[in-house]
Order: sequence, then structure tokens, then C-alpha cells
Amino acid sequence: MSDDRRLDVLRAIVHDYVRTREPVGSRTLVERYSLGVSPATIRNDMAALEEGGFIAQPHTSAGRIPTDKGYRMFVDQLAALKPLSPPERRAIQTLLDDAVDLDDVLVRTVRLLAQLTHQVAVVQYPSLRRSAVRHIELVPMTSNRLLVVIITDNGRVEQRVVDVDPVDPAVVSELRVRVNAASVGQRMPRLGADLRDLAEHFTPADRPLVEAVTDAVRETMVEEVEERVVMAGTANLARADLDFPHTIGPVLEALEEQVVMLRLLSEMERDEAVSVRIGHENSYEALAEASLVTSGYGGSTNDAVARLGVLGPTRMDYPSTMAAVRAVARYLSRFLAS
Amino acid sequence: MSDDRRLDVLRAIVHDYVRTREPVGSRTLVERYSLGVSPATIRNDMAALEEGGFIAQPHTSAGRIPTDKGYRMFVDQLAALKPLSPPERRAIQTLLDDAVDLDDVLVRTVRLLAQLTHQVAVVQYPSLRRSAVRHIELVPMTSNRLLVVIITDNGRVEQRVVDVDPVDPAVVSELRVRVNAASVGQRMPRLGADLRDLAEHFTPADRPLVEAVTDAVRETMVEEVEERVVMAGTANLARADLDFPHTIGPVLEALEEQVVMLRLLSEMERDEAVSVRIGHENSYEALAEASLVTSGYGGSTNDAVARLGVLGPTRMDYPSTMAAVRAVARYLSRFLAS
DNA sequence: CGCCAGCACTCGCAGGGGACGAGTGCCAAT
DNA sequence: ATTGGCACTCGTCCCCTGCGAGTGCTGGCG
Repeated sequence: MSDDRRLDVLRAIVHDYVRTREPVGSRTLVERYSLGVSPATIRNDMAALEEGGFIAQPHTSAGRIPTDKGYRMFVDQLAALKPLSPPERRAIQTLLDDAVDLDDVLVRTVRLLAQLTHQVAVVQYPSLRRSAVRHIELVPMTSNRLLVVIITDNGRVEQRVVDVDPVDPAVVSELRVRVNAASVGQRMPRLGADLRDLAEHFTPADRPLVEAVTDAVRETMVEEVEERVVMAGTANLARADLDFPHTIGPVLEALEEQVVMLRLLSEMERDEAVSVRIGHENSYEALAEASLVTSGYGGSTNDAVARLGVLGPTRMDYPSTMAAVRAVARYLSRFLAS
Repeated sequence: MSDDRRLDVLRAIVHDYVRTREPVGSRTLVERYSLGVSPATIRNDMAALEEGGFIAQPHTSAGRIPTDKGYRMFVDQLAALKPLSPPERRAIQTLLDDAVDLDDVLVRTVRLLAQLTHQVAVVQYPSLRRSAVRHIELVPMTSNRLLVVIITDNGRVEQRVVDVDPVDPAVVSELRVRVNAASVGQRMPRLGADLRDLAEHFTPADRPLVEAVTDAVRETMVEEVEERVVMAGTANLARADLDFPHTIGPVLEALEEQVVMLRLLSEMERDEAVSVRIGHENSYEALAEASLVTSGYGGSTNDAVARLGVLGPTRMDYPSTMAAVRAVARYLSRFLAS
């Protein structure tokens, strides 16, 4: 009993089940895939595969479906990802070219990814901790409210309102100059220290203001606080309704919790290769029937700035999805570097 | 046959159907609501109500359910909305108090609304056309990319990248000063005209830059382009699954299309009262089984700056939902005005 | 030793049939 | 106007049965 053929059988089972959403039996298998042996032989292989935990049968008289472990094996054995079709590549290119700012790029990317994969797409904002301040602007809103706008070198714009005592515009101006002098080109944690020294240039009366502003900057530039994701394609979940045991409710809930998504993304490998988390590997109850396919983007090869990916039922077309994720990540990286 | 009682019957039907999701018959009606008459009498009223198109029976031997027209009548007859409970009010207050900027306020608001109503909540960003420029900042990103950041007097921060030819920093500085001089305190359409006059202060070589920047500002400040909404509670749709005939798919799709939501919001009354669009009134096929409850916020009484509201199945608890929407809109208005 | 045809067995599912009961509309009586 | 009574409709539930897909096993063959 050759191991090679067993792998072929597993591949065929995955392929067929993904296509039809129906448990697949030995007969159909030999009919649809040229395996060159008889159903009985396949049955032996299937028994072995079941023994190994790669497939299972929902009930006694039904065919087999892949388990998480089976999908894992399938994905790991995947040799090469087929590249996207030329029209798809062109679509990506033209879509990104029209973007007007970072927000726009990410929104376009995430929609694109959702459309290509027919699944829920997620894109994480470039990490702030690794980015440096390019400019800080202080704008009085009302007499006791000051808007702090922070612009980073990768084009991200963050804002923050601070409540202050009524304050002299001249002091604000001076603070603006000094804050910029201390911040521009800096990143955390060095940035934090430099900002702390700032207060001594001001009279004690003005210190509360100075501290409020520098605190706002520091807090904003600390990664955890302002990590964000954008998302698209949740409607695709409805189509995949039948692939989730009870309802898509819990999955939607998980998606709405940015914290959850960020944790999931951070648990994936940190490099720029495509990586996959299947079903229970997700360490999150609600996603036991879902898979996450992600890739890093926008950094040097093994030091990605952030991640992007899609979420779908474990029963998904892994080769296509992985190819799409990889392609989009690459285009996005290239675009951001330009 | 008194019209008063007929209304009572309709109210009872709506109430019961919303509670149980089951067609309600004459027997149960008199058992559960003290109508003071016999089932037979109720049957006559029900026949009349059906005649009038306010209720219908899904099939011959079932009870009645309200039609869109029935819900409409129910809502219109609603005298007073019961105020929220003190704990709810406190929750709103404390949640909003912690907000750090406009984005944050809106995100908190929309989540709150979703949580209070157990439905999908939508909040529209304050209209830009009605807001004036407070400050414009130009930040060079790379040698041929310039980030334009526009800060408005209601705290909204918009950004835009423009591609330019490599340019002298001194020119950028001068442009920054002049653009601010021409823009600050202005709103559209006056703003557009003032910006157009700007080019003549620059040498012909610099004009492309000037135009690129002023175009970016103008485009950003034109309402349609950058109208946005935030959303929360889509997971609540899954719970309301059974209330949508086929699947929640189309509804999710509609929600994902910002354009659709914006159009729907813009079709509602423009004042600060709570208004309701029920089922087919929505002029949008996918939402034929959904109702939209909205209110304006953040403006003088009959000139709201933007709208907010929730979307749910037509079979929803209108009194509670309307009360929640009204309350949240008021708190938000008050908060923004402070 | 691997492969395969045949066979007995399991079991989920689709479809038919019938009892049940909720709910209605109508009518005659008050 | 209201109501009790009554005949009628029809959807739902539940049981039952037959069918067929699919399996595991055994014994024979190259």
C-alpha cells in the first residue's frame, strides 16, 4: 500500500468535498479521479487515512470528509501555488493605482481580497510602533479642547482630543514647535523619553498642557492602543452559511471584536510567507470551523510591517485562496514601497 | 364595531407577534390581552383589519401577522416613547465621556446603539459640506508625494495623498501658508472659489502643485465624495436570522455598500425626530423585510448635521428601539455641542 | 504482498399516509 | 353590536417503510 497513493486519495477527497460539500465515497472517487485502482483498494486506503485521523465519516453509511488534520496535511503537501490569472492581476494593479491615501489603499485592498476569494477579508493597519513621527499638529478646537494630529512616515494619520485648561495661543505655538523638534523622525520607545524631557522648557503653569499633549502622543504611538483592522466581505459568510454548524453568529461576533482578530493575526508567523490556521488550530472556540489564511506585507522579506488575510470555512479552496492572499500581499507591499 | 378596539387589536397582534414570532389567533389574543370581548368579536375585527391591509395570514389555517402597513399604523399611533432606564442612561453617559476624538465618539456610539437595541447600528459622519476648514497641513511623504491633511471645525480629520513633481520645500511652506489663509473658516462652495484664485500667486512652474493640492481640498470637502458611515452589531443579524425570508446574505451585502446605506439615510426626514422606514417603504429590494429607525443628531433642532439609527427585521420592538435611538441621538448631540 | 470482486450489513433519508389541532368564517340568538 | 356554536380548511407532526449509498470483510488471483 503506497504512501503516495494514500496522499493522492486524501487530495482527491479534499478536492471533491470542497467542490460538492458532500461526503465522498470510494466509488465516486475512482469515477472522478483517475486513481487507477478499484474502489475496494481505495477503501483500504481510506481506512488507513481514517485510522491516521485525516478523514472521518459523519455517520456510518456516509462517505468521508477531511478532518482539520487532513486539511493540514493537504495544505502542507501543496507544492506550488498557481499564480493568478492575468485579468486578476490587472484588476489588482488598476484598483490600487487609483488610491488616494493610506486608508483608501487598505480599504481597496481588503475589498479586492474579499472579492477574489469570496470570503471575509481582513487587513491590519501598519504597525505604529515601527513607524516614526513625521509631523505633529496642534489645533485648538474650543477654548479648552485641543486636537492633536500625528502623522507618521508611512502615511498614517492619527488624531486625539485632549481636554485642557484655557490656554494662551502663543504657548500652543511654542509647544507645537518643541513637540515637533522632539518627535520628528523618532519612534517608540526613544520617542517617549524625549517627550518626557520637554516639560522643563515650560513654566509650571503650562506643564499640565504639555503633559496632556505628550501623553496623547505617547499613547497613540504605543502599538496596542491603536492597532486597527479593516474588514470586508462579511456578506460572503452568509453564502458559506451551511459550512458552519450552528449559525454564523459566533463567527460574526468574533469578527466584530477587533481585539480578537488582532490577537489571531498576531499569533500567525511573522514573516511574509502565506500561513494557514485550520479549524481548531485557531485557539478560539467560535472559529473551530473556520480557517485563517494570512500573509505579512509591507516590510523586508522576513520582517513584515503588518498582516492581511481572509477568513472562511475550513471547507475552502486552499490553493486558490492562498494564491490570492499571496498575490495581494505582494502587490500591496510593492505599492507601499513605491 | 369601535375603531378604538380595532386599534387595540392591532396593537395586541403586533406586540404578540414581535414577542413570539408566531402568527396570533383570536383565542390567544383574548387570553393574553384583556380586551373584554370574546374571540368571535375579535375575529370580526381581524377580518376588518385584514380587509384594510393591516394584517395578513401566512396560510389559511394560521393566525394573523402584521403587514408593513400594520406596523406603520402601529408606529404612527405610538403616543409617547418610554424613556430609557436609569442604568441605561448612565451607561451612555459614562461611555461617551471617555472618548478621545471624533472617530472614537462615533465608534463608541454605534457600538452602544447596537448593544442597546440588539440590532445593527449605523452612524453617519457629520457632513463635511456644512463644516468649515480649521486647518490644513501639508506633509511631504516622499520627494514626489505630498500628504494633505484637512482638519474641520467639528473635529473631523481628512487626509489625501497627491502625486506631484519633486518640489522645493520652500514652495511647500509658502503654499501651506497661503492655503490656510484662503481656507480657514471657509466652507463649500465659497471655499472652492477662494482656492481657485490661489494659483496666481505662484510661478507657472509651481502651478501644477498648487492645483493638485487645492483640488484635493475641494474634492475632500464636497459632500458626496467622503461621506462615511460606521457600523456595529452585524452579528445581531445572525440572531434575527429567522426573520429574514431566505437568508441574511442580501442584507449583509446592502450593509457593506456604504453607498446604499448613505442613500437610505439621506432618504429619511432631515430633522432630529425619530423616523421609521418599514419593509417595502425602503425602496431597496434586499431590505424588503427590514426596518430602519433613525434620528438626526448634532445640529439645531430641525437641521441635523447627520443621522444615526439601526436596522433590523420589520418584526422588531419599535417602541424600545425608537426610544433607544432617540436617547442616543440626544446624548450624542449634547456631547458634540459641549 | 498488493489488489480486487463479491457479499452481507448498517443506517440516513426521502416519501407517503394519517391523526391532530389551530384557526377561520358564517349564522342564528341575544 | 356581541357571542356561542359549528362545519370546514389546511399545515404540521409523526410514524413507517423502502431505497440506496457506502462500508468492512473474506477469499481468490497475479
